[in-house]
Amino acid sequence: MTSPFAQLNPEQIRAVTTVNGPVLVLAGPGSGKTRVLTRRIAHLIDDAGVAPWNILAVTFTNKAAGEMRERVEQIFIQKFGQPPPGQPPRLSGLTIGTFHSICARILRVDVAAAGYEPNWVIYDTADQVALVREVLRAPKFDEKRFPPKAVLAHISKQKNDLVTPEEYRAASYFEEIAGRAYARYQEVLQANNAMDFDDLLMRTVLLLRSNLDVRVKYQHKWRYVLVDEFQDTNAAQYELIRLLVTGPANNRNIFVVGDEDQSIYKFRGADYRNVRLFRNDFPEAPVVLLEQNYRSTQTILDVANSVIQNNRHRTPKNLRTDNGHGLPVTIYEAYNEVEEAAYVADEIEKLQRRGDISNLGDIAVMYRTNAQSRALEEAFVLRGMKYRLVGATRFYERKEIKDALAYLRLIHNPADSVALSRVINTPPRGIGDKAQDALRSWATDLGVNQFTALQVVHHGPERAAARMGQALPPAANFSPIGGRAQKALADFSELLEGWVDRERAGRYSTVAELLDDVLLQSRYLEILRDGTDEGEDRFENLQQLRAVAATYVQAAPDLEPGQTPLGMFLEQVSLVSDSDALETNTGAVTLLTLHTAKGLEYPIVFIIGLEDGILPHSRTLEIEDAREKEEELAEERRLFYVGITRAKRRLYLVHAFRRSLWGDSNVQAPSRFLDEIPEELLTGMVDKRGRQEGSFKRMTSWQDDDDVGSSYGRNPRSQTGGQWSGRSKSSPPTWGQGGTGDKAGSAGGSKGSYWSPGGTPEGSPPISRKSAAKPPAAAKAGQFQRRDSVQHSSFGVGTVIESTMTREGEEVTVAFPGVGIKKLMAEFLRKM
DNA sequence: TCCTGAAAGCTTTTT
DNA sequence: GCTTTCAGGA
Repeated sequence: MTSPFAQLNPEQIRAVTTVNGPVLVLAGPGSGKTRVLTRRIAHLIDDAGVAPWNILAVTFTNKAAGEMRERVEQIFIQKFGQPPPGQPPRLSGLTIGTFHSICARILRVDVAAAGYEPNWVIYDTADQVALVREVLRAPKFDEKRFPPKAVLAHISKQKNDLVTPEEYRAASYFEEIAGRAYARYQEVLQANNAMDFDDLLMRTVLLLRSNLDVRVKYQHKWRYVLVDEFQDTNAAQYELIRLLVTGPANNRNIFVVGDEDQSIYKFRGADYRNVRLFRNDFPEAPVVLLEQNYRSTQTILDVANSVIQNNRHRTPKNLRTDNGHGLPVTIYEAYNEVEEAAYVADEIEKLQRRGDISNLGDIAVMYRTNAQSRALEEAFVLRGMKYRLVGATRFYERKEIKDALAYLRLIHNPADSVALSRVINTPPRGIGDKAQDALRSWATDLGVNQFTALQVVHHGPERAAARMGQALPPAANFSPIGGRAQKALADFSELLEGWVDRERAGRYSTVAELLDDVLLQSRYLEILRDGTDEGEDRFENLQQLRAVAATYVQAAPDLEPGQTPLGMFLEQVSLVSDSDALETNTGAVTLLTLHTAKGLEYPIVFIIGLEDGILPHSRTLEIEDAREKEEELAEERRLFYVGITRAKRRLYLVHAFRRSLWGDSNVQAPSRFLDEIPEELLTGMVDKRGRQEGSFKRMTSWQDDDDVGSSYGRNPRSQTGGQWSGRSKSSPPTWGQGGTGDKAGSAGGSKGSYWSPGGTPEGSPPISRKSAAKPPAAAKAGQFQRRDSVQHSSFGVGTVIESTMTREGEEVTVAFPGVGIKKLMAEFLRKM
C-alpha cells in the first residue's frame, strides 16, 4: 500500500502531518495547496483517527467544495478500493462547504435564537437593492440624492466588519444618512423574515458570541477546522472561525491555507491582513511556505514575479518550478476590441492546426469585466468555434427565473414584502402603484405584513382573523381599499392563499408541482409565451428551473426535521452560483473574468484588455486619495497576477489600441502593468525603443487621426484590411437576445409538451397565430438560416450568423466582409 | 391602470 | 450601447 503522501514534497508533508494546533500555510499559485488540504483531511481521518464528522473544511465556492470532497474520496478509494454502493461510510458526516452555506446550515438549526422564523429566506443583491430603495423612499429620508447602491455598499461593509446598527458611528453626512438607512434596513429584513448574504455571516457570528450553548455545541462538533483561500476572508468570516476554535473548548485546531498575492475580493470586505491577524491570534502556529510550483513554466512564473513584486507589504516569495522555461509570453496589440477578438480566435485556430492543443477545453480567455466577452463571442460565433461563457447573464438573475422564484419564496414565507412587490402585478392584473401603496401603508398601520392585509381585504376582518388565528386591531374594520382595486387584490389573495394552504398541507409531492400550479394559475406562462422567440427562450429557462425543482421531493430521506423541500430548494438556489456548474473538458474555449478564474488552470491562457482603464480599472485610476489608490492598484495587480498564474504552458497578453466603451471609441494606453515585465520574457510586438523611453505608450503600431500631435509615427499594419473600416463607429455589433451563449441547447426535447394543456388557453401553437397578425415578414418566417449567403443593397454580400423571429418579423444577423456585423430585418435581404 | 417612447444612468469584480 | 426608470397619453 502506497503512502498517501507519496506525491508530496517535504514542505507539504510537514504541513499535512502537524496534527494538533494551528497551522498557517502560505501557498504560491500552483503549489498543490488543494492537494495539501485534501491530504490533510485524509491524514486526519486515516492516520490520526479523527472522525469525519469532527472535521469542517471551508472553501471559497461550492464547486471547490465538491471537488475537494471528490478528491478526498479518491484518496480513500485508492487505499481501500471501491466502497460498496452508496456513500463511502468512512467519510459520512464530513462537512465541506462555503462560509455562506455553513452559516445557512447553522442558522437553519438555531435560527430561533437569532430571532427568526424557520421559514426565513435569503435575499440576493437585487433584492437588497430593492429593499434599500424602499427604505430610502420612506418620508424621513427626504434626501433622494443618495444612490441606493452606494448606501447598500456602505451597509454591506458595516456588516462584513461586524458593525451592528447600534455600534455604528457616522463620520460624514452621507454616513449619517446611510447609518439611519442601515438600522431601518435591518428592521425591515427581520420583519420580512429574510436575511441577505452578509446577514448569514453576521448573524451566525452574533449567535455564537451571544449563545454559549450553541458555540460549545459547534466546538464539539467541529474539532478540526480547515480554511482554503484564507486571504479572501473578511472580518466576519475570520471571527467565525476564531469563535469555533478558541474559547471554551479552545482546541485551536485551525489549518488555514492562503496566498496574500491572490487576494482579489477586497470589494466584498475581504482583508488579506487577516493573515497577520492570524499570526497574532495563533502565535504558536508554524508557518509553512509552499514555493515550488507544479503548474507553469518558469517563464510564466518569472512574468508573474516581475509583476507582483511591485506590490508593497507582502511576504516575498520565490516561485520556482522544474517544468523548464517553455516559450516566451506573447504580447499583442490589436487595433480595437473587434480585432482583439479576431486575433484571439485566429490564434486559437492556429494552435489547433499546429496540434499544440488536443482540445479547445485547454484554452481560457480572461478579462476584467464581463462586458468584454461580447466581442469575443461574436468572433467565436463567426468562426463556428465552440466556447463556454462563465458568469455574465447568470441563470438565476434572469427575469423569468426571478419572477418564478419570487412566487415560490412568497409562498414559503408570506412575510417577504420584496417578493410580494415583485409578483403582485406580474403578470398585470390590475393592481397598480396606487393600489400597492394603499395596501402597503394600510398593512403598516395595522402592524401586520402585506399578506395578512391582503387576506383582510379578501375575507373581511372577522373571517380573516379567524382564518389566521390572529387578532387584528380595530383599524382593520376600515379598509381604505375599495372598488376595482379591492376585487383585484381579493383575487390575488385567493390565488396566493390557495398555494400557501396546499403547500403547508404537504399536497405538493415535489416543488415542481407547486411551480406548475403557480405558473399556470397566475397565467404567467400564458403572458410569457407571446409567440416571440424570446418568449420561448424564457419558457425554456423556466423548464430548466422546473427540472431542478422536480428533484426536491417531499419524501426525501435527507430532509432535516422542520425543513421542507421548498425551503431546501430556495436555500439551494440562493447559495449556488453559475460558476459552480462549470464543467471541465467540455471541448469548448472557456471565457471568464479574472475573478472567476481563481483556483483554475489551463494549458493556454489569453488575458485581453490589458489597458489602463480596464486593468487597472478606471474606477481605480480615478481615486484621488493617494494611499487608497495605491491599495486599489495593488489589488488590480494581484488580479493580473492571478490571471498570469493560471497558465500552464502558454500565455498571451493582449491589449487594444482603441476600444469602444459605452458608445464611444477611445484611444487606450497599454496597461501600466505591462511595463513591469522584462522584455526578454516577451515575444511579439515588443518595441525596444519604446521601452527605453519608459512607456509602452509609444510603441503602438497604429496611427490614429483623432490623435493630433501624438508620437505614433509608424504606419498602421494593413493585414486585416477593412475589418474595421476606418472609424470604429461603423459597426456597433448588437447580438441576438443578449447573452444566451452559455445555454448550448440544454433543455431536452419536451418543448411545449408539458404545461401546454392549459398553458396556452387556445391549446394551439401560439407562434403562428400571433405573428400572423403582424404584417408581411411573418409570411416568410424563418427563411434565412445560419451560413446562408445573402445580399444587401448597400452592404453587399454577407453570411448569415443568426436569424430570430421577433414581434416585428424575422431579424437576421449578418456578417458582411469589410463592413462588419449587422442586424437587419429580413425584407432588406435577398437570398443568393 | 397600462402602454409607449424618451431620458437617464450605467459597469468592476461575487457568495 | 444597453437597460432601467420616468412622463404622458389612451
